Amino acid sequence: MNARKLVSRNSPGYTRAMLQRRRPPTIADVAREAGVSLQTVSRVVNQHPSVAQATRTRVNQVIDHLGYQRNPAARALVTGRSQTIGVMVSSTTLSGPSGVLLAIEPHARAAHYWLSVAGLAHHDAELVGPILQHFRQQGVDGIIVVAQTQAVLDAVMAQGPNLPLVFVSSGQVGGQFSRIDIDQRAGARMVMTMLHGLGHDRIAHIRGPVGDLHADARALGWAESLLGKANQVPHGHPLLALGDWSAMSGYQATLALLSRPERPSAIFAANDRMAIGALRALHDRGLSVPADMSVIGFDDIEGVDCAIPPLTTIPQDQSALGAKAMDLLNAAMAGLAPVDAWLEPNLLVRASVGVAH
Amino acid sequence: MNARKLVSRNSPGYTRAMLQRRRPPTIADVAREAGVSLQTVSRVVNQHPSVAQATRTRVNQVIDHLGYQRNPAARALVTGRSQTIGVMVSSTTLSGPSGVLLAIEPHARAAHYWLSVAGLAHHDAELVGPILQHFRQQGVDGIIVVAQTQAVLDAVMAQGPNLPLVFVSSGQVGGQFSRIDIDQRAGARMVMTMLHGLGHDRIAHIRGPVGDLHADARALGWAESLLGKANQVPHGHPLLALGDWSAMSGYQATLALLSRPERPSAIFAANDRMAIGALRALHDRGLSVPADMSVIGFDDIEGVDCAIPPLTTIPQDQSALGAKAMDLLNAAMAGLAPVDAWLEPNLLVRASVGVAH
DNA sequence: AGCATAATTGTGAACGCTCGCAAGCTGGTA
DNA sequence: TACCAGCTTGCGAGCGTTCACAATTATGCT
Repeated sequence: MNARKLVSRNSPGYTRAMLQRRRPPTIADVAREAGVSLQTVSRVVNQHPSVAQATRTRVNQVIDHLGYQRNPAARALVTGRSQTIGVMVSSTTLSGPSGVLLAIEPHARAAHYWLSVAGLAHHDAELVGPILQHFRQQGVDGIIVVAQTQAVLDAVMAQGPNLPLVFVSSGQVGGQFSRIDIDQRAGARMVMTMLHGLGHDRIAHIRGPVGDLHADARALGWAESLLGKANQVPHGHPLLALGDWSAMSGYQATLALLSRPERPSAIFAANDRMAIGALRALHDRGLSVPADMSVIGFDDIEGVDCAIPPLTTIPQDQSALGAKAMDLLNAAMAGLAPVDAWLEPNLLVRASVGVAH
Repeated sequence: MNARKLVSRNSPGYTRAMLQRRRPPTIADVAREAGVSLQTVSRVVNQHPSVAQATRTRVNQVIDHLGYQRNPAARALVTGRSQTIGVMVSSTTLSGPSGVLLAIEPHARAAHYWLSVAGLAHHDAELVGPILQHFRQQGVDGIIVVAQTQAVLDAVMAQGPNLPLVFVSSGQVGGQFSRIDIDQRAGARMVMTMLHGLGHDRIAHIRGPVGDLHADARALGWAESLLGKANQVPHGHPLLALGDWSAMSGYQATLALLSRPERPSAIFAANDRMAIGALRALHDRGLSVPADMSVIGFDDIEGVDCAIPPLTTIPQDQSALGAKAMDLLNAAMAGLAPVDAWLEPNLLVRASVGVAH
């Protein structure tokens, strides 16, 4: 009992399928060829247990023979699930957030989800609304938000998407959402601990933009190691300089630090690009690294293993982060309770650090 | 005449919709509320011209009031089009291909397409099949392939996806596909022209991996400028060294070049990372840049503006590339003839080059 | 006024799949 | 032999939308 016969029984004598436009085979074609009902084919395709082994085998053969592929639109229409997850990445830079995207993709595909990405170019909180709308329209089954600012987080939560959602972020999220990130603050403390161990006591920090969650966390790690307990970053501290993540800003910040009365013995830049700028500034001022000054970065971006000198830094294991984010989303989609977790960073020591002089 | 009433007329007395699970409003809800037929609502939603202005306004009001959003699955089922485009990026590195992805996204979203991404982590030709399959299953309307090797291109073409497809690549594609990329060979020639102008005649090249299309094109640009007309890269040339894109390989290659009898006066590395390695090797050997040796890179990755010294390079305008790729895909989906085009690169001169000594 | 034409609206079927339920078949037990 | 349980299979409806076509209403012209 083929769909086309059903059609021709009721309609004026032709169907769209009879015109030359050849549609791909459907479940009905498989059913007819295998001599079973639509429902049975559906069960085979969906791995439903109650199908006899012989039937299953025969249907699978027909499926292979016809090259049948199930139609996700039809499936989504009836189940209400799209097998798609939306990833919202707000980034002006390549290195960080988009690295997470690369890491999420293989895991999503392995779990038979399609990945829909949006919002890579900016990190305005204003774009959050349209992007969530975009995902909602698309009918995604879950969302991963990679956010660098609390404003973006808040905007997402304010929209209250009634969907499983995981944040990859260092910000504050309500108890109803999962959150995961590499522990930036712990990483900063590791840097400080190592420098202390080498005898450094005047450790300057070039922080990233205020309001950037990673910049804030790294600065806080620096502050609490430097000052004992600290709950916030001391603005205007003589060993603190402000950068904007760019190498040029690290260069400027370093020059500024060098001109202050108490010259630091080590410079901890909040990212590698600024650390590169620091290296150049020190070079321009005739200071040798690490003999005169130790320099440390953060992120381990491409090429810093060949900086002059090679840069000590904290690599970000984006791959682990992506895998974990996908895990958490799977859990959320299965209705499990939200999780709030940190991944531990590691320190990668290269030639740019030495004992305090 | 509401869908739910239709249901209860035929079925045993309850429907899924009557259970608490509240489904979002459908076109039928809008039609009933506005007192028009389903078809009229559909026309309004699809901007079909033949709807009276008054009707259109009223329907739109109801749509706003109910918060109606059209169901992409139902739409895709009947039209056979998913409003999704697949982007396949084969990359082991962040800088290049994924930059294109960032650039494509806003344009795709502006054109009301969803972006499905796949295959970021590797560039094996073996992954091409599964990924195209993935896209085909999903029913994408078009595909953008960002490919670094001819093998990937060939694998894609061999699969012959009967879909609009655009390559972002420097490889050879059949006349039936659109292709676009930044002209790497022209960029290399620009580098060489500038160096010649500065009096350099012994210009070494550290090339990227053989088989990588960008590496090949850049090496070819170098070769044809150095040797007059050249149709292929001269293997084993005394001024040629091989790298693998990594900074470390640039370092090694530079040491090798320095140990050869005819010392170059300038080093043109096929990417910035290898150029950074070259800078460090020269530094380690006590050679000054640009006084003793000029160094040039390619790509303008983050931070090289603060290399020691700042690196002359060829920026890659990924944003323009992404926009153009989306244009070409739109054209392909509209059934227009394929286009094969190059974008012109520019040279960004910084302190790492000087006159020949 | 009367008719042809255009503009607007409605009808029924179809897209390919999964859901709830019911019916058929097998084998074992009373 | 008769009956029940469990495994397998099939039936009919419905998911929300657009398509082709038909029907209606408004418009222009003689």
